[in-house]
Amino acid sequence: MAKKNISIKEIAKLSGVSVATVSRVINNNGRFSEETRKKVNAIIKEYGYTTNIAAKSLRTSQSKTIGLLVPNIDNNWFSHLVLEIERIFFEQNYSVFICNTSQDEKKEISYFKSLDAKIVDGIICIMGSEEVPTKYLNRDIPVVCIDREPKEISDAYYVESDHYDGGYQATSELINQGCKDIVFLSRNKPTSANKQRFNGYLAALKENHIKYRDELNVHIDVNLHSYEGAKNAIDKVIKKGIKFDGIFATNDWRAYGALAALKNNHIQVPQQIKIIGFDDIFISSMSIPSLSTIHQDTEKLAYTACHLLLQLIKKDDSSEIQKKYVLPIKVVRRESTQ
Amino acid sequence: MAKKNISIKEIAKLSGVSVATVSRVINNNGRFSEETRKKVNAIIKEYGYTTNIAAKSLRTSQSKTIGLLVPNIDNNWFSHLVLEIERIFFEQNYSVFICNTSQDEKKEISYFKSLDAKIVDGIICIMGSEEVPTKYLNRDIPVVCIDREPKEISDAYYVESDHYDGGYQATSELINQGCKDIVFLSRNKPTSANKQRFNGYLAALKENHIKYRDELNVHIDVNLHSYEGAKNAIDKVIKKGIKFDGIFATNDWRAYGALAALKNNHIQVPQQIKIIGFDDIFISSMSIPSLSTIHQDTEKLAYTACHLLLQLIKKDDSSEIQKKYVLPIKVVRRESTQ
DNA sequence: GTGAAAGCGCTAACAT
DNA sequence: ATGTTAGCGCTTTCAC
Repeated sequence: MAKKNISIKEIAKLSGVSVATVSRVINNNGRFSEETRKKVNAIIKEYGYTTNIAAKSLRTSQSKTIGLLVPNIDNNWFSHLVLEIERIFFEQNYSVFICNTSQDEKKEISYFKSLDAKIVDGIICIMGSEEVPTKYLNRDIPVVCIDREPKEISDAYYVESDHYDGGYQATSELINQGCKDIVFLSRNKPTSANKQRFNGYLAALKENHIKYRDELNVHIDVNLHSYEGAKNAIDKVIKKGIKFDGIFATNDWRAYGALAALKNNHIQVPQQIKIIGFDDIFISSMSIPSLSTIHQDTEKLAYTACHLLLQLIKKDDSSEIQKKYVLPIKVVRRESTQ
Repeated sequence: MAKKNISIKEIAKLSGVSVATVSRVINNNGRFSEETRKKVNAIIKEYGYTTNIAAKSLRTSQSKTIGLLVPNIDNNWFSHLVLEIERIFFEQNYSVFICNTSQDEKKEISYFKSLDAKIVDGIICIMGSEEVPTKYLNRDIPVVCIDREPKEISDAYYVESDHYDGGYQATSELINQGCKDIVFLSRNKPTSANKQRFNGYLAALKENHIKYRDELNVHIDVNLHSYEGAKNAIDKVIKKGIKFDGIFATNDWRAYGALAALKNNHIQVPQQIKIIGFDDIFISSMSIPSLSTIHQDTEKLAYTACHLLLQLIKKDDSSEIQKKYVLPIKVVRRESTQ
């Protein structure tokens, strides 16, 4: 029963060549005859040999593995991104350590150390704390951030959607549809992305000579799920009697939470109040009413981040490498703002 | 700039002891003085030493890493399970390779090989093909399946919810609320879990002397998202003029898709048609109407699987180990079946 | 085109 | 309580 993985040494013995030659054949490094290749490959196949990656990593200081830090995989937007990233690296023969940080800085640091110890070739991190804990890295490996601008620009590269423009476009859409009193609905601990969306919101108001009102800046308890938190928050606003005719929610789940609160209070969308979300999750096109939103190009975000990291890993400076990539967003107009 | 990870050897030199002693201190293996401990730890801290896991794995044939195969992380039920599993192993100082198989048998095999080569200490797999490809494993490591009964019982241990009872209870709930013509809504490529749910459905019908009708067994195209597929499928059933008064959907998203189709056709839930889902995803308690469903105890599922695997890894046979664990489900009655 | 041998960083058996 | 040393499986330099 006890299986034993066969080693290069044994392959060498069985095929009557040296370990060096076997290694060359496996890695296709040249300097072996066609005959040897056939012989060695036959034995490898026969015994189902697979190379011991621990040994290889130890020797080469490379693991063909990358680390991926994500705040919460139990969130459709993140999981979709993770899926894409995993797919891209799988194609390139890389494995991915997916690390769920739960927005916990301690866990983030712990993972950075652990990934470093595991000899990952690079790290991608999505959101989380502003400070990228690169100081816990003992090796010189590249780090690419998605959707978070690192405090120390020297620490990492990053790619993000144009959140400022997203906020601006979303607000403009509501204004163009006749809204004047627009709620900005976000969580109480703003991420850098949310700050930029807020700035976009302000810019759109200003451009249309609408005065900003603090009571319309509605915060959601960060400990609740977006949907539930938004539902509670908007319900409270209604009960307070604050007048508004539009809602810009900083993600689609928050928009749905708001929708639920309005429904419960017998307020009609979009007739009385218009809503726009952010992210364009799958359900947004199919719900009743369908939800207007800002579409982030997840695939492109993932693609850009992955290939940037791969370039950095391979120290490929043939093409120019930027420190920062900002990807365009687009407005998706649906029933909720018509 | 080029960082260099410090090794045990250098720690030894710096603290004036041998590498063996340093290793003992690090792993707390005894046979060193308090004085040495302090000295060594001081140096370790000063230089931010972390142990090279590749080397350690090579030496010990253990990696403190486990592999997790999941069909599709972009699905709330799976991502929730993954989150739990990751959390539990993190607490135990294990890392988790999360591998997204996309229901692709080739990818599954590829991951099995790769995990084996990476010296993972064990594997958890969720659903996927019936055949667990243990033959691609060159080392003797434990495999625990969640929600999938492996064909070869010898291949792996498994834990699952009581899907038969789930199907039975869901159908019974609809019957008790007065339904007679109950649609069974599932995807066209049934998983072993869905087969069992279907058997439960049949049993409940039989017990209540309701004849099974094939036209009420509605299949969803597996390539579509549950929500969209269900919406299309139920819309088609309505257009065909098939009479029904209840729907048992094999997951909550399918229930919501059905709900949307009914809404579009101006059919009221639960007044005209009652619906029950499966999984109890977060939105089900908050939607309008809230959704009756079968609750699977995800936390317990994760806990059971993880601790089973950990037991197997540690070859801990102090407590009895079963090959199979079946966890109870429970009915959650909400508005959609009232 | 092939082989011998060193060494990556670590643990553990054995010696003291 | 501490040190010496072999060796895990692999790559790579150097010699032929």
